[in-house]
Amino acid sequence: MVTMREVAERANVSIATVSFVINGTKRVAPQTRARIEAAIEELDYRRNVVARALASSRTRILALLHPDLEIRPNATVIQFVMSAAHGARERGYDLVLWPVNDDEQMSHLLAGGLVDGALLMEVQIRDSRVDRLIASRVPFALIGRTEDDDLPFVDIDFTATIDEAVGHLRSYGHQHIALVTQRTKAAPENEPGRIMRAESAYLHAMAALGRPPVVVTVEGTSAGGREAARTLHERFPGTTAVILLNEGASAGLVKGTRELGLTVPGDLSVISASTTRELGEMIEPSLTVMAAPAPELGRLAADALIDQLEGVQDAPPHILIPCTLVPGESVGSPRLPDETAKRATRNADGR
Amino acid sequence: MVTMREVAERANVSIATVSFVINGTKRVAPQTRARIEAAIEELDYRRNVVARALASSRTRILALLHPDLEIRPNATVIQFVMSAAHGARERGYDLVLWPVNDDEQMSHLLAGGLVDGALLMEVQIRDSRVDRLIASRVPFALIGRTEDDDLPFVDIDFTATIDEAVGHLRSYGHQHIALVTQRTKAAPENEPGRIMRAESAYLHAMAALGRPPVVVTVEGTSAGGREAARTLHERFPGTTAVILLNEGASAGLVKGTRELGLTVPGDLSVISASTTRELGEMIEPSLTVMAAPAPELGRLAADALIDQLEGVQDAPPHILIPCTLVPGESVGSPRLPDETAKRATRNADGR
DNA sequence: CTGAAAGCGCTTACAG
DNA sequence: CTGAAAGCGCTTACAG
Repeated sequence: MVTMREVAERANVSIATVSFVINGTKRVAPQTRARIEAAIEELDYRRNVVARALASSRTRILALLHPDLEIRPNATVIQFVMSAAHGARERGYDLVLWPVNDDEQMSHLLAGGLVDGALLMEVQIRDSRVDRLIASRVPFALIGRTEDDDLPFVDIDFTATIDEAVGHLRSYGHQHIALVTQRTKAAPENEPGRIMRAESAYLHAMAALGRPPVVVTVEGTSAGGREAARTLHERFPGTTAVILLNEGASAGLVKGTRELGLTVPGDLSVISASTTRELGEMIEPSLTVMAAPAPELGRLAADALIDQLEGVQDAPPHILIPCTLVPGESVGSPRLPDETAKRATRNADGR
Repeated sequence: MVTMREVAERANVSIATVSFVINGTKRVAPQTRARIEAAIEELDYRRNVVARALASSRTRILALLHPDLEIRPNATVIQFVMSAAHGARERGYDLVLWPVNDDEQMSHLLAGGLVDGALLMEVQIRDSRVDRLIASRVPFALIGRTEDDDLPFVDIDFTATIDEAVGHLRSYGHQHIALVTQRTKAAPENEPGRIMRAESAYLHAMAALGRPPVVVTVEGTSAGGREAARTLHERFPGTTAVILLNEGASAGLVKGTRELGLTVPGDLSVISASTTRELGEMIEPSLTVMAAPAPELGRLAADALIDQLEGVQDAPPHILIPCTLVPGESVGSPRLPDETAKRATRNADGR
């Protein structure tokens, strides 16, 4: 391995001068600089990242902390991870993936001095990991928000997203709109913030509409989606449209609805919020989705953290971006009441 | 930040002895050890990972090198990434995600001394990144294989997987089985090895069956899947079953087939090989899949690399695991020829 | 504009 | 069983 000392010897300068050239930290005479650059070139020298980190007490490594994704990876999350990694690299940082589930383990990792900053995913309304992060004094940015809106975060604007979804359905004439959310194993106050925020936006919208809200909570799986379809059909038969905040249950909801002998969007219009365009295309009929701004948010999260590390920033960043409506074939006008009745009669006739 | 020196002072020993206790590298008298452990506890000391790395010239960081996944993440890949990260952590290593596309950039990263070893994904039959890796002298393991089977690798056993898929279809009576693969922008010799290997296994199987092979190559998207459906219908109308080696096109193939007025599995049986169970459940009808052993392989890849780093191993690991058949509803018996004819007549009648 | 030297916080032969 | 000391390869005041 070529060291800075060897470069210095070949260029007849001190290692300090070599360091100044490499980092651009000090003015160096043109001829000297040229000699050094030549030596670097000839020896194919690369600076040792670890030594630099120790000497400068900055590692240029960022940690991406996330709960265990091994079981049910979802497309939105991976888009986020990848774009954050890209964003970091472009600014000269590397992103380490740290799957941590318990706080204890997290504190150990942060205390090791390996990372300059951390990005936290799947933030809960009350999140003990955030307390650990603050205690560790490692700079961080959240993907999502806790109760405390003052911490640096980037997040999906769920209020605007749900409002747009409701507006889209209303423009087709829907009044009876249900919300399907995702069940988590966490206590209510430890739920991901997105569920709470989306639900409250939905409740507001229904209040404005003067209709009773219908919220169904199921697992984020195909089976969960089917369960939601049955629940809606049996317990809330007047429902004409559904907004999903449950990526994993989207396909199951459509399948389940059709298994009940109903059609999408004939009997039930469906919008899946905070997911990917690709998911919409995979399903039959193509799902109308609100595409999550995961690629943008990943980059912005990396930028927000790095700005903080480099002191480029004044106030803690609070970035909100809504999802984008991508129309598919799963939204249509609701049946008129008499039409529904006629259809029911036909069904009763055995056809 | 608490340093080892402070621990040593508090315990009245040298920093060397503290180091021995922390790393278990040398025998230390019980009382001395107890004093040191107490001091560590009281001061809440954590060893500085960067200093350790510089002194020991080992960073315990592993790089996961992958091409740009930002655009089209797929479920199998993310399962792999996550399980590799977990496997590494359990053995005291951290996995860094490095999205690199050009070789030049990769060489720079490897030369920095930040990583002890590398895992390379999406390996091509001839892969210049592998040459770079060898030149950099950084230990590595491949996910996939090049032409050269002697390098350390873990991979899906595509031969066994395709054989099992063909066998499954034959047990239903299928003889006219097509293969749908994925188009890449790479030159043929730079294609991912999986395509070549799956294709050759398929060709062997068809030769054994005494049937002409039909291979259709499309993009790994919904649109690609539709294109495959049309191509099969127009150019190879005798086809009764398809094996997909194209995760992203699976849903589109089924949708496209139904748009042509055909049914799955009535007119066409479908198996999607090397994907996830979840994908199968999302589609209607549920797809019969060959589930990729991504979680196992991720762990095994991490283990193989770490064994190498720690000298635990004799020969370079060559690990092959086949996919697992997960029956869905997309495979059935082919229509008998006369049945097909009758149906065609019915269709011609306008019904 | 350039250099000598201290220091980052550890590990690891080497001595005793 | 324990310690003094060199060294890992850089960065960074401090002098000149």
